Amino acid sequence: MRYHRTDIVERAVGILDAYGLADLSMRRIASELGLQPSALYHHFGSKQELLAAVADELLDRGARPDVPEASWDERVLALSHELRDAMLAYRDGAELVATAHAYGLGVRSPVERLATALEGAGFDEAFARTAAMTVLHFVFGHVTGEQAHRQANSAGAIDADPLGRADTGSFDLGLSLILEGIRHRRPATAKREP
Amino acid sequence: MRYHRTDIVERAVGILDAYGLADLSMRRIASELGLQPSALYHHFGSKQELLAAVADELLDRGARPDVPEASWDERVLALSHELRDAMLAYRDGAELVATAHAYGLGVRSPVERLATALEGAGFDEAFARTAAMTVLHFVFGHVTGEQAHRQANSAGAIDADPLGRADTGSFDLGLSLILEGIRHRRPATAKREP
DNA sequence: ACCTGAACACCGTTCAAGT
DNA sequence: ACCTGAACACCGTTCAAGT
Repeated sequence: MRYHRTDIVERAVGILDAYGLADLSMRRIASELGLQPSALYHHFGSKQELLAAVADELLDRGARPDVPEASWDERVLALSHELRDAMLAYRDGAELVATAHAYGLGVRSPVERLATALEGAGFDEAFARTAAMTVLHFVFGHVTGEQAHRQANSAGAIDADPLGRADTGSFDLGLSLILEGIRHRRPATAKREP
Repeated sequence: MRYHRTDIVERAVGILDAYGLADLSMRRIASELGLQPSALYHHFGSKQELLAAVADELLDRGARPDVPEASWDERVLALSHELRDAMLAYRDGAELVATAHAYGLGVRSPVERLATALEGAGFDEAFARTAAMTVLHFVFGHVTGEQAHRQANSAGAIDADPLGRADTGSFDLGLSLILEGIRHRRPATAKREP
């Protein structure tokens, strides 16, 4: 059988969700496709490159349309939740996406969409990028912890997060702190009409 | 020769700084100590446990005294910079510490110290923890990116971060956004005297 | 208490060769 | 263009046995 990149990515997503990131090996993907491991290197230069494609696929699957008519803070909130939901939808999704992003491969669109929303509100480009990265670091860090915690619980622990360390409430609260900080610097053009 | 945990951690720190996290294997540590890999399992239950001890060691080495007489925001700022400097002081330090923290092993003190500083300002415990985690997610995410970028540059790339994506300036700027958001919710007891 | 020796069950990646 | 077969140079972890 002959495969394309998309077939391989699809199979990888299946393994990820069923067995987790630790079991997502080149050899495993190859064997599930009935290929030799070396065959994958015809489609991807390295495992990192393949994982980046998988990360992008997860984000694409969870993508929701932009709402350009909404206010900048509503858009940033919506983008953050879209990202969170997309990562939570697959086992180890947050860790995979965060790692791919840290290695500078794939996952370009979230930063750009966040920065665009902020620039649309009149923030200058440099500030918009820093603010977008600040939001993104929070989202990745929070959701990674949240997912680790969920999986630890569903794997038989008693603890149901009694401290509320990493649920939706603390996600929205942490995010609101950053949004408030950004709001505090909003330029004249972004102020609501009086 | 007979070794203790501290000897093993010390050797691991040396390998980390000289060869990076990817080469910090149990077999490498053992061979540099003249031991069989299995000997390490007498001192640590798993590689994760050993890495957590290494992460704690890096943070201990970069520790600076608390300044209880300073204002809460000065203390949070100082703790964030202490953490950043401690991680930047060793190759792949940020990735190691962030990973250990994500796996819930070791690295307990930064969260607690941040939360304590906020509670001292009159914030309630739940808010203090969420705010501390928000700061921590930012610090881990930013410094991980910063260090990846630095190492990519020192490894022969031309790019000297022309976009200022992850330097001290954007660290302070991102952090100030979060601090402003926290400030916005400060309780009565934390307000400056009029 | 601390370590050896040997094994188990894996990895990512390269490369000549095949169709 | 896409893949096989075989190899290279590794992994983390377990466990009986030694001192």
